[in-house]
Amino acid sequence: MTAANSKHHRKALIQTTIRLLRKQGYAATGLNEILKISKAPKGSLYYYFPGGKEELAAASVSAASKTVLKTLEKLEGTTTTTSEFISRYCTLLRGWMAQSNYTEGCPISTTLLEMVPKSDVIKKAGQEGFASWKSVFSRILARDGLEMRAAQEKATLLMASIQGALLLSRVEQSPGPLDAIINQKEIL
Amino acid sequence: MTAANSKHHRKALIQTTIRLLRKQGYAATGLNEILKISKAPKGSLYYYFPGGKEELAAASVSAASKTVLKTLEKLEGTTTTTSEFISRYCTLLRGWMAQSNYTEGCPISTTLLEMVPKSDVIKKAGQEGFASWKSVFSRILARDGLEMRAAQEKATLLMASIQGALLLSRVEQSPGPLDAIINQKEIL
DNA sequence: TGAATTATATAGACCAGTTGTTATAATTAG
DNA sequence: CTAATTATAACAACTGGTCTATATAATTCA
Repeated sequence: MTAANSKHHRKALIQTTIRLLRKQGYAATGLNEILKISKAPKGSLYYYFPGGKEELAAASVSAASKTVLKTLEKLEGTTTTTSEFISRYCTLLRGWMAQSNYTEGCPISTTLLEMVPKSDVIKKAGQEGFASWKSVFSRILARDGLEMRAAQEKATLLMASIQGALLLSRVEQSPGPLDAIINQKEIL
Repeated sequence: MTAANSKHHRKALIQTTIRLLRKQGYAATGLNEILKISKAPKGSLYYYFPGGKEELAAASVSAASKTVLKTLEKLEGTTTTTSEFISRYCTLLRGWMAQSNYTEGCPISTTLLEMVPKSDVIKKAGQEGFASWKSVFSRILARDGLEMRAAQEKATLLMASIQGALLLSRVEQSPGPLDAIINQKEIL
């Protein structure tokens, strides 16, 4: 076959789904669209994901979460203070947003807002993703001197600010909200 | 007809759409579902909203935004400090979230994430809504002593934090993220 | 080794149900 | 009488999912 290694179509399906979910959410993303872009047949989709669209979406949310986690961990390893960490991360996001005409924000938030009340598997994937990100924020804050409990609450606040900034940035089509975080260091 | 005053169906359509968009977003909300709950005929929908689903959604986003704006303005009139304003607003949101099993967050954010890249009318409605809310935050911060420029940037940060907290709260199914805002007054 | 057997994976036709929209007829109210 | 509004029916396009047939790779056995 043209596909060299096994699970080739599986990988293509997930990558495509990640992209489409980020851009347009769950309900607006059709199976046929995913298949066409992935160049995968419908049989493969239901072979790898017997649970259909829902299972594919859950797997894509997990995969996208892991990518974000890796970015955060890399940043964790190359920064010392929380302030520096936040600044650099927001600057990164700012660049991505501008580059994509403010369409590529958080890869999972749209899907989660839609599907958390409807799908347990997707909800679980999202909760695990968010929790894993929050761990990184907490660690950095703890490294910076905060005690565990305080670090966790501050981590929640920082994550909320960033998620909200990405949302506002998408709607306003401007980097302003991310700049607001970068400029106001008193939130740390 | 049973409908007493004119535009009765129009109002019902908007109220229903507001509810459904908040719970499940744009793409997952079908016209048939809206019509059934509204007890309105299909003819009326296209009579009042010739632009179809998109126009109805835009009108609903506007209407929902105005409701939020009224809540904020009422709160503005009965609080003195920014800290009090934020605390009381987040407590209000916290209660609504818990009451609805963490499904009723921001009434427009899901729809906006989905549709901002696709629909100019919905995007416009959302931008105007967010801007009107931000004005209230800015006014309160200015009243508290901040100069205009600083007040606007802080208003953006506060709005982002609240939006993000509502998102996290929905996904985590817990009031934690809203509590994090209430507890950490150093963001002001 | 080479043939037989079994998993793994690909391929796409097909289905019933639903989508948003349009057209047209009937009804109501001023 | 004439607008305004309601009420249906029908529309093509598309939805996610099921199904069967086939090809390829891996494993087993002589």
